[in-house]
Amino acid sequence: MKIGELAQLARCTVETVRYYEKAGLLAIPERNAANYRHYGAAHVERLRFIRNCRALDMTHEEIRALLGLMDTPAAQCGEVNQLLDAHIGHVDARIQELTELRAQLMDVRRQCHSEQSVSACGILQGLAQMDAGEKNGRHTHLG
Amino acid sequence: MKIGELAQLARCTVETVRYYEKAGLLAIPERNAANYRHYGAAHVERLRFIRNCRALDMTHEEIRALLGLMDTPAAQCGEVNQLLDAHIGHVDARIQELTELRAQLMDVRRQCHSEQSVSACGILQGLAQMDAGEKNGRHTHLG
DNA sequence: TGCACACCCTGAAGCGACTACAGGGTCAAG
DNA sequence: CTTGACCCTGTAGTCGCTTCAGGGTGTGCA
Repeated sequence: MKIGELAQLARCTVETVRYYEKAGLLAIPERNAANYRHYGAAHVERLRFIRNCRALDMTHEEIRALLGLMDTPAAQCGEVNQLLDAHIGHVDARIQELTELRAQLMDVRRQCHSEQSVSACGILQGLAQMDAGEKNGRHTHLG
Repeated sequence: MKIGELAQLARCTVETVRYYEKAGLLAIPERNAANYRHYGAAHVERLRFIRNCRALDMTHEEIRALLGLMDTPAAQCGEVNQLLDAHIGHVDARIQELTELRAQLMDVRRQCHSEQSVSACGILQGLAQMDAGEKNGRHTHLG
């Protein structure tokens, strides 16, 4: 099949497919006489795998590692488990971070009691004066 | 004060300070004879405001809007409230998204019961076969 | 047969929010 | 004078796409 059909089957764009090929996530396919890419079932499966991992907010590095393990079927699956557990940890950390962030936002939001002038509004003052605390770098790649 | 001191007071890097100046978030400061930037208390307060907003995952656009309102103190604070509420909505949406994503990850994780070969491991099969569902675009700028 | 449209191709640039690099200048202390 | 810390500008890179520019291919219809 051609790239448009592959992209449709995996619910992404042809640009993304070409990008993954360039990024080394997807194998370089055969070409026809017109230089059009030609894909088979293996590509569909691999692309779906990649898209699913992306939907789960895994980085290309994480996906690359999983693909590597997938290509050594006789290996033990301990590493697969580790990778997944690590990623779940990242997600947990980001949820925690956002939850705390939300609490701070609600604090600030509560400083405005009624429609008034900006100069009297507690929100901007709150944003100017709050202590965001030490943000010791990101604990997860997730935004 | 010089840029290093300002950056320290606002807990960011000098590169970030220069970046904000170039991005128009921070006013262009005076310079001394050596072309070093010279900052005062107003810059400290503004940079702290910006950093706090960033800590709350607001975009530069959102921050720009708030700064605009801050610079019109006689205006009504309704817009400030709207901006904050909208942003809280973004955070909520992202928390929701990550929570769902986490549930999917746990589903997949549960498909591995014991150390075995990769080919028998349910995780990779789960990742290949799962239905991530339609991801109809991002509902929030937060990652 | 020619045209229009859908799809294909490559390479480069852009997005947002920084961050790092390259190469050079200034200042203060020893 | 030397050294190290800090300052400067401009450029490029990070991540994961997405868009743009410019050109080729295939098919259906008038």
